[in-house]
Amino acid sequence: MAVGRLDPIDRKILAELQADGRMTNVELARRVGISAPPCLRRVRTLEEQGYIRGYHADVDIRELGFEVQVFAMVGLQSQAEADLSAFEKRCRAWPLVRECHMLNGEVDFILKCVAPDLSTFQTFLTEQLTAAENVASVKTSLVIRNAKDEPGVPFDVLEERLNRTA
Amino acid sequence: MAVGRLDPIDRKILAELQADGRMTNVELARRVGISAPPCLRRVRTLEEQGYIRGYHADVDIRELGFEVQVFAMVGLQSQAEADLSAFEKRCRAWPLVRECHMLNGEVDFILKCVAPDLSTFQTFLTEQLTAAENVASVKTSLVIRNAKDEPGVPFDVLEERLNRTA
DNA sequence: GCTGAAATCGCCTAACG
DNA sequence: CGTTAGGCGATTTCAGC
Repeated sequence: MAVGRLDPIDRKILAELQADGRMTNVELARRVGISAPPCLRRVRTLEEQGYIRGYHADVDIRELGFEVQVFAMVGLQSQAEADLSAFEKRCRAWPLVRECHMLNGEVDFILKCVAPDLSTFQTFLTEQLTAAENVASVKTSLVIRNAKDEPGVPFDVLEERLNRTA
Repeated sequence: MAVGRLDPIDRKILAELQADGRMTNVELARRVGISAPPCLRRVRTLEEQGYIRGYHADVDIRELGFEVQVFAMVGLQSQAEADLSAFEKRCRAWPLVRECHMLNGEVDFILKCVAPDLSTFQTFLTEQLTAAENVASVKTSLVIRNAKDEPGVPFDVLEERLNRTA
């Protein structure tokens, strides 16, 4: 697997930047135990090779007025690849849809949506999502509260696994 | 709503840092149209007031060897608050569970899980999740592919909304 | 209150060993 | 990978609106 190309210092860099993406390079270098220049070179390489896709501020969506979060399970009439792709393309264009994952099993897609209020979401649901071409069924569930919301991967699981293999 | 306390420059700062959390303060100041010192003060205030909860590198979880993503729908036997909280606490302790959201409707929680491979996930599912106290039912769906995975909020929707209200 | 200008300090990031 | 070193950014101080 691709993680095999990374040495322990690379993995530590990824773990540190996942936890604090705005850390200075000097502080990052100190934490991973090397000097700043090679640390910066490693970060650039990790970015270029796609291990790091970007850096994002984690904003409080409720504080910003998006009170409503909804998971929508979507079933399509046709599962031909062209039709699946067409639906995915629509999802990418809808700003209220933040995530769109294709699933196995009875439902074809799960969507995570946000909206300022219920009526905004209902309008989107009835006029856009349910009305979209090829959409057969939509079941929605409101999020009552978020108990956990961690981005990325559990690096401790990764290290544990690598130790066992080695 | 709390977003009302923010002026257009604050909202621009949030939008820019959501898009690129590692941007230098000088570049950020240039983009929002003010000089660096007040820009930095605004960022610090946004952090202190909780509008910004942190900064995270967006790592490629498949490249890091987590080939399996699963959504798990969990139903509990008891929905008393103490029992809901106990389950949430368990989820926070499981590293393979990255998100845990309480829902309305027939299912009580939706969990987003990651794992290096199917057998690791199956072991977690049978020995940990399904076996946990108060868990009545678990339905899982494998993620085939990710069509969209954007963090945070759509700031264009927010601005549009504020323009209508104003 | 806010901003912006100047100055200091520290970091970034080449080039080289 | 480390060290050196020059330039740039971060951050404080202070003055002005």
